[in-house]
Amino acid sequence: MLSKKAKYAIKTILFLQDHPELVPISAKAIADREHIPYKFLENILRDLKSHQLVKSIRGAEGGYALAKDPSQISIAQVMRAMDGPIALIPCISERFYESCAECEDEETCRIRRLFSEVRTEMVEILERPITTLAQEAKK
Amino acid sequence: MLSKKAKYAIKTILFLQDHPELVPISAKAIADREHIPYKFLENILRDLKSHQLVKSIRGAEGGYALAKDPSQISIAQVMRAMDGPIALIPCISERFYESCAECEDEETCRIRRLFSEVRTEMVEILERPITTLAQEAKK
DNA sequence: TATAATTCCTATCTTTTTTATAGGATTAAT
DNA sequence: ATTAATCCTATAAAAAAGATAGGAATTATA
Ligand code: FES
Ligand code: FES
Repeated sequence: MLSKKAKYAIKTILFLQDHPELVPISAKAIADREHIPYKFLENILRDLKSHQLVKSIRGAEGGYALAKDPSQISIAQVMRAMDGPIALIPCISERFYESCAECEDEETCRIRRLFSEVRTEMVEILERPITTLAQEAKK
Repeated sequence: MLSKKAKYAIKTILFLQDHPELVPISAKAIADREHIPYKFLENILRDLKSHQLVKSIRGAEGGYALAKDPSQISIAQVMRAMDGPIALIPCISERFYESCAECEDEETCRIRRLFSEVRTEMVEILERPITTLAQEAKK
């Protein structure tokens, strides 16, 4: 299951997408509107920033904005930044690969291919730009 | 990510599938061969049994065997028995539905449909009978 | 230039989940 | 009887998730 952190992060990204104003949005404003614990959100925003998903403006009247065009941002990117791999087992992850401690050999592993297929399908959907979500929701 | 418990459970199920002998297989034998902590495996087997995935024979020379034909068992069933929902968010789970505390309204939720689609694809693959895994592995 | 609003940083705490173990009661084959 | 096993309840240990605390640094603006 998605962590709360990831879900908060997604809501934050979508909130910023909805407010492409000239002025940046403060963490406080996001926390209030999306009901996210303020200090927790600060941590999330720092992670989002370090992953180049949001940018920040410091000081009074400062805040956050998307770091790139929404057409270049996907839910998968946010999930990876917060929770790590999309894949359900580490040995098939593209970006977070680790060998499976429990399995003797990847080549002969009985479940590896199955989970690889699962990952491929998940990524295909989750990599869609967030700009496609509005349409999705209206279907 | 898949929990160790679920992974151990899958290995157990596949091990039992490979040993359709007349005699049941003891937890000790499985633990030794699959390198699963014995007492942890006992718990797992109890869960697998309560979900009708394995059956047991008590007493000396007792042990475990699959509760049904392998063609009727899927990785999805094992995952659900161990870790709960396949879905990444609770509001789209068929068997473990819960409303999302963080979302105001399911109908207007921007990510619900996307994750629903993800779930559908995951389930389609993970529901395949374990008898198809051997072929998978040889591809 | 003082103030207020804000990001930034490090650290800690609390709760929940995961992983694993302990000890013994019960069952059944030999 | 003995032994090898399942079965059951409980607990412990470790890790992860979720949340909070306190304050330093930055910047607009009054
Ligand atoms: S699941 Fe990764 S090698 Fe088997
Ligand atoms: S994700 Fe479940 S209602 Fe929004």
